[in-house]
Amino acid sequence: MAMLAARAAGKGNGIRRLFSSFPFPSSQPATTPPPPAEPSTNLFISGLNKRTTSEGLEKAFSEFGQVVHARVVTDRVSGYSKGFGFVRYATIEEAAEGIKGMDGKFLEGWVIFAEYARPRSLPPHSSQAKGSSPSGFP
DNA sequence: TGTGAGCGT
Repeated sequence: MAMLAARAAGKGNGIRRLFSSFPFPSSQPATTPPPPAEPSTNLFISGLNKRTTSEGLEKAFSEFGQVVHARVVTDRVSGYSKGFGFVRYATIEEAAEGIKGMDGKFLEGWVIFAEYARPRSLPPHSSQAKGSSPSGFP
């Protein structure tokens, strides 16, 4: 339980920024922009308990809005949870309430972090919905 | 055992 304090102090993606000010010559041109992700109805939930399931996610986040879909990412071959998941609300307002209501809170005994999910893939400039799957997953 | 800092089948 001592790790919970370190997690709470880090607060998501703030830990890796501690190394961005390292006194190095002029190697890294200050790359790695810190995009907090643009607001959307899709949320990225991290810090989940390995035993937390998709319905557990949906049940917890449904208290702050209408959850359209919730999923805990699991390994395809092992079936074990990867410790994070995604929750999609009906509206962006509900997504914001979900973040404010669940970010840094406990779920299944673990402190979780809720933030806006990044787009899964960049818009490929133009897409021909034809032939093979546009999702890239057969 | 899936104790990790993670953006998906």
